Amino acid sequence: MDDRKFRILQAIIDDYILTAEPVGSRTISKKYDMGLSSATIRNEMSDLEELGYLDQPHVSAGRVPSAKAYRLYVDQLLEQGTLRNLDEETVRAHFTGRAHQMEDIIDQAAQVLSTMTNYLAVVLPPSGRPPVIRNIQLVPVATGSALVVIVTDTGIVRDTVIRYNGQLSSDTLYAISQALTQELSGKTLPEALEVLPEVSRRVGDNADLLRSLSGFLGERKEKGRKPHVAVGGTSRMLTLPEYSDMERVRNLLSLVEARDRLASIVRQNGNVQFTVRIGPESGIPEMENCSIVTATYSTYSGQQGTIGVIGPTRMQYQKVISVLSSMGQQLTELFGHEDGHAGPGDSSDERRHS
Amino acid sequence: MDDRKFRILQAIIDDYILTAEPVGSRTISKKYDMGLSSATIRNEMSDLEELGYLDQPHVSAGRVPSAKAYRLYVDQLLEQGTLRNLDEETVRAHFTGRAHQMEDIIDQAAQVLSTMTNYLAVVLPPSGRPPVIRNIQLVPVATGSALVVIVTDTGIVRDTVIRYNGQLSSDTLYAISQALTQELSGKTLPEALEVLPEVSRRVGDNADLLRSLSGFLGERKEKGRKPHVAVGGTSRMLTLPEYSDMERVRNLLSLVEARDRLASIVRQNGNVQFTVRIGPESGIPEMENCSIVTATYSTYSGQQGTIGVIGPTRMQYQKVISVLSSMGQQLTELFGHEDGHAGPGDSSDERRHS
DNA sequence: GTTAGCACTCACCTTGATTGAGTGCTAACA
DNA sequence: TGTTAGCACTCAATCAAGGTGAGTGCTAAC
Repeated sequence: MDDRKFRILQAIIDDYILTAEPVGSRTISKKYDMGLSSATIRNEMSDLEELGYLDQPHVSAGRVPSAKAYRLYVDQLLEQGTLRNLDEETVRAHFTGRAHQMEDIIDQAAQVLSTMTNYLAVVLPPSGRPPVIRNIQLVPVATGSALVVIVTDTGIVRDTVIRYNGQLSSDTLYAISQALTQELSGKTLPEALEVLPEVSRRVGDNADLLRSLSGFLGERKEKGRKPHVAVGGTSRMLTLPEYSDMERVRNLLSLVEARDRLASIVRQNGNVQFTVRIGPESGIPEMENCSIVTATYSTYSGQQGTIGVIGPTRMQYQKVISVLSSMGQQLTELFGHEDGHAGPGDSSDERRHS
Repeated sequence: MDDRKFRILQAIIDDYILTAEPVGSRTISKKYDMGLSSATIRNEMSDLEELGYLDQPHVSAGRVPSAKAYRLYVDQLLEQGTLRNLDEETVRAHFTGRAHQMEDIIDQAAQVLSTMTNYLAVVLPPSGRPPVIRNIQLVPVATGSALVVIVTDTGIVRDTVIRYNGQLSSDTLYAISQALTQELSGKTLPEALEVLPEVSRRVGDNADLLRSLSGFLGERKEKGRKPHVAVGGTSRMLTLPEYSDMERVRNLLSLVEARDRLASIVRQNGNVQFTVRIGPESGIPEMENCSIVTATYSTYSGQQGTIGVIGPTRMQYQKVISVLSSMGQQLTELFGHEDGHAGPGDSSDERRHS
């Protein structure tokens, strides 16, 4: 594959990304002046098709880039690596990150990603190693019930109201809290659950309360709260010509509705900084003519989150990669501080993600 | 309008709800045996059209019920009132309400509503009078930062990490918490904000911490966290023939994406138990050929939430009304206890809704 | 190796005829 | 007077036929 072929292929991909229509030889010869006649282009295109880079919907239509072609194209894009920070300022302008709740922040991130790329954006909250307990506090809510607040090292707070028989004063609850904190801090939630019976004996006669607590921890362990998955730009996708087909729209929509499935598709497993999965590369049947581009961000506590964009295979890879890169960087910055926020005097919390 | 006309109209509506196709006179005469020939039906239909109950897409098509017709139909349904509890058991079977978080519960409710009706379901969290503070607790998170937990009478918990200079022991924080609780309990958030400077003076030398707290309360007051709106069944809507038109799908989708707008559309203002808005009755341009049926549920603290179903004007009103009614009842039951949950030994909390 | 020219293919559009569901009207009937 | 059979009429939807044009592959000349 010589340089000229590559340039022609690139022109075809560019044009197809723009128009979503099969590209003819004459278009290339005229719009992208290569100093070659359409006949020559035609010969080259024929070769490219033989090499597997182009497909032909039917004999009298133009050519369409194959997944293999996009792969080449993207690899070449990533190699030169100049695009990384192209959209940094625009992202910074749109994404303020000024919100109290983790959920609001990732919602906003998804919003910005989708408006900037015009594709479907998905943002997963940070996750990673199991959080370690730092502090447990029981706050009286009403007679016979208390709020359990567990502060972990990742800044995550888990809380639930538990009920118990009898009446305990605020001070008693505080005393129990202190005892529990002393006994359980440094442990993960499953570990805490294990030693709880023993601790219970030592702490004393509030067996009932501790049973409730144990029940809560147990439930949490097995099915932690499902993490909030932020999605943006679903309606934007419908303006694309590839989604004039109802079947595909339905597919997309049900994927978006099944958040956990969506999350599992988007989530990155390795710890590479980027992933670009083109069409069938993802191995997901419904995603055959979609591409999935993901990047990661990380928090001060070493947890990792994923941001991703899903679009048609003919997506604007440069733009998407550049925007994702900038957004990843900014989220990492934002979560790089202990309280999870940039800006002095800012109050914050990060919670509700397991 | 005599009885026979009404029966014919009813048959037309029933058939149209089923098929979504204009109904002809022969269909009525054959399928719904009225003991009348198609010619007679035709005369009656002509009258019904003149009365404004039927529309004709074009001269050689059947008739389609108008909004006025549905209104009559629904009013008649509601009048007989027998349908209320038809689906109670089915709802109970699908909707367990076994979840810790308010958000999970309303998500599940939306899910059940949409699967049972096959339309778009929306569930709004309870809202109402401003919550009153019951307990404030500061939980140490790390050096120089603490988690503020505010328990209110509605069971709502608001929390955020605040930062302060210096170092405060767990016991000191507890002492401050107790003082704050004593001073501020019984007050609403804005009231608390007002008296905080004075309290601050009395409590002593932790001016910095209290300034942070004040800042937090102030921010909360002006822009409370936007409530979580649960939506289910978006993709289900696409199977309806009325959504083979892309324009409508796009409309629907962007509405679903704009949760706050969706909430304002669904939310009931009066305190009637039911609302059925048919087509243009809603006054919302995009909803011209949709109907919106809503019901309410309430919590032990007197707050009120809304559940709603959005479907085409030709929706299955009986089914929808019956399901909504049962669900409203069950949510009211579920939130009828102080801890917001049915079932003994269940732990729970309700939070994250302003 | 490149290009002009030409025959060929095939999706897409237009046109026109056909079909069939449905109506409105009229005249006959109970 | 209300009901019905019959008939002419309308009009969306379907289908086949023909035309159009974008695009290709091949060949021969440069």
